[in-house]
Amino acid sequence: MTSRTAPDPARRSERSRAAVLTAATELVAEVGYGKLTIEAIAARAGVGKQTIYRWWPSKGAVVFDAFLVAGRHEGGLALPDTGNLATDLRTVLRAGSDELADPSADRTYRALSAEILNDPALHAEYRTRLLDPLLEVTRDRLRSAREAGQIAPDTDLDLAVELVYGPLHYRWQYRLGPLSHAHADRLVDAALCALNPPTADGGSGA
Amino acid sequence: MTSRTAPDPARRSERSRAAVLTAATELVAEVGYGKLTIEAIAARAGVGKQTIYRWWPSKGAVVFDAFLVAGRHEGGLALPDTGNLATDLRTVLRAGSDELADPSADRTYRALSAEILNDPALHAEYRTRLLDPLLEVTRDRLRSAREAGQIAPDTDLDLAVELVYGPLHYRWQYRLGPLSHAHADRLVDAALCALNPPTADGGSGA
DNA sequence: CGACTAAGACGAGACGTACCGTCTCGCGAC
DNA sequence: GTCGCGAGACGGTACGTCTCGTCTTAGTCG
Repeated sequence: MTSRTAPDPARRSERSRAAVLTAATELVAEVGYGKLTIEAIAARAGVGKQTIYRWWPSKGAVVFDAFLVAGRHEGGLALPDTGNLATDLRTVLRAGSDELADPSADRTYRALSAEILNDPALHAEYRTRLLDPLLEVTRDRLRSAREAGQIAPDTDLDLAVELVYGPLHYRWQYRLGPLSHAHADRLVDAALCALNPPTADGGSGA
Repeated sequence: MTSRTAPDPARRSERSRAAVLTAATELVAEVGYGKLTIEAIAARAGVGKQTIYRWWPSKGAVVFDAFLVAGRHEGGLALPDTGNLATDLRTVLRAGSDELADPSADRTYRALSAEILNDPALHAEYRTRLLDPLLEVTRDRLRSAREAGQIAPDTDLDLAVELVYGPLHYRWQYRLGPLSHAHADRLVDAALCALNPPTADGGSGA
């Protein structure tokens, strides 16, 4: 009795699934997440409401799935490794800034962030499918930099990822200022400065 | 025609205002923000629904007002200034960690954060009444530290506050780990390391 | 200075609307 | 034959607006 006569995924209609996610993507762009309703998604997709309730636990879950399908955010997730940590982190934070600076993506991220804040199940899904993989590859990259002596040998990688992503996320969430490449670069410089070994013999040229 | 025959604030009933905020505080603690309804607030407060709709634009605005009244978050906002920046920042981040670690406060913050993410008006009110004052006094403290030579003379104060608060906020929002005093201290150390002048003559003992 | 009057905020709740989540149908595919 | 499907009816809940009659207050006049 996991959840009231669980449906059989093998018999799930791929046609319906795709139609729902497409409709959700279109509608969230047209009316915004707040005014998005399950009934409107079902009507647009030409699907019974029960079909949505059968396969998704919440409106947030539908939109999150649609978000994953729309962009190819899942899967091929990897940080560049040119050997220069500063260069690689700049690449990542610049790309992140660009994505968050796009008004359409910005709205979607805010809606999903809001849901994730209050919905533990959605938070868990976000962690396992997006955030944790991102943090993992970031830690991997920092670990190789640590072994290369580019950052302090006793660096705490969990703390490091907070230092790298936290400030940008903070600036974005509260709209403290524009998200520019120049700003991203300065955040990287600051983070690396905090992670550098105190006796730096080879400084990363500014 | 600012907003359909604007009501006269001079004739506003203080009794009703207080009753609404009290009821909102109690109910958000009892049933949570998500299940909180305007009708329930009105009933608990012994107030007509119209009275709430007359003075507040949204459920989020009511809860935000109640939040401001409940705690004394407004007004006496100041950072300590012992002369030692590290000590003062540790005090602030430790206090922040403690507050966010409290389950009840945590729920309220998450609910308000979610609303602020999607409601521009509420975001503006949060900025002017809470966040901007906090960032302002933080910049003040950093400025005096800069003049005292404790951080680099060319420090960008806007960037600095992002470095100070961003990582903790990130860790909290995505539940990346427990919010302890030890963690707060390490964040302060990292931020100060990033802000220190490259040629430090007097290091702040770790 | 005190009483009258008009304005408007108040408590209460009815009202139509929207959407919720569940359910009940045949229908068709496996 | 089973079960997911489209369609939509259904009761429930909360929305935001509105309409009462009451009560408080500001402004005016005696």
